[in-house]
Amino acid sequence: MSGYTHTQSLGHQTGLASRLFNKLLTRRFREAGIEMTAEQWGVIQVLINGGAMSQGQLGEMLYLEKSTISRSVSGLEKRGWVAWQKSAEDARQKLIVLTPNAENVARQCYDIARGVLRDAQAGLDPEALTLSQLQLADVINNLRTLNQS
Amino acid sequence: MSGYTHTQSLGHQTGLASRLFNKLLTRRFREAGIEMTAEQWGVIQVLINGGAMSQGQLGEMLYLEKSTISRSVSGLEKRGWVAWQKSAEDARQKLIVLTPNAENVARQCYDIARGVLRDAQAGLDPEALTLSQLQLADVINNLRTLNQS
DNA sequence: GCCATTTAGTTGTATATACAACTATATTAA
DNA sequence: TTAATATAGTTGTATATACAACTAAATGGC
Repeated sequence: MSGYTHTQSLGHQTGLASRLFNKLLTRRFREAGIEMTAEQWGVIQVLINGGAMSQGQLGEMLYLEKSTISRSVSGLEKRGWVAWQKSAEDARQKLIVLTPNAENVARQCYDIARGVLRDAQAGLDPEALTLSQLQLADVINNLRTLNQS
Repeated sequence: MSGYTHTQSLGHQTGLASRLFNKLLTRRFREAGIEMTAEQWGVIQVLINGGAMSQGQLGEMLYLEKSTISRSVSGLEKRGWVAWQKSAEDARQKLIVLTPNAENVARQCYDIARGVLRDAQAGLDPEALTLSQLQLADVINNLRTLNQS
């Protein structure tokens, strides 16, 4: 029954790191007077970089189920950060657009997020870190394939 | 507004990897006829390695809130994998013990979990991977400290 | 042009998670 | 010894997530 312990497993490590990242980011947003979760920031970031898009596209970018996106977008709309826009070509699609309010606050969020990343990586060798992220990207690729088949 | 994109951010990478790990593991459990989630397996593993312990200790090991542990343990109890045992020294504590049923199924789970890890890491250089996990451990350490202060 | 199939999104249900407020027990201080 | 405080766990509430079943709209075969 030995060979690895749960604390050494990559599955456990990524889960823990993810929770800690999200917790810290959400807290720093709150401290800055921004009531936004780390996950919501993820959605907003995709919209900033990719422009208005449908919920389906959003799901592809974030690799999240359509039902998850549906509820997430509802929450963002309720908070006034996104709005729905009818699609001209396809009446089923809902285009998600950022509100001016979100675009304003995003500048602050961006800085806070960069700060969290900086602090999380403090004291680490940048080269080793880059290599690690490449490894992680490979693992993600493997897992994506495995989850599909 | 550039410098990183969300897909390159370690926060996003760890979150995605974690979800993919859990999804695959849960699916393989299900395919083996074991109705157990990846997170439940995490709890059971801690109990296998550390023996019976209180919910508080369980939370420390997994770095989870006591309320999260409370509900998680309830679910495990409902499925017949753990039982509560009164603590002799402290009437507030609930000692969590694995059932024989859980101990039996754990052997299978262990193999399945190792398989997921193996498949996820397929094609990667073991040395680079080890280095990556050390980096990740450092990041986790940083984040733990930051989340406490 | 109609019917079958596919696609976009929603809703029901379940687990995982955090935070805050609560209860019950233990510990500490006066 | 009692009153104040700390600790262990539960419950309420909210978000995040997945899967399955559903609705509505588009597309394709005939």
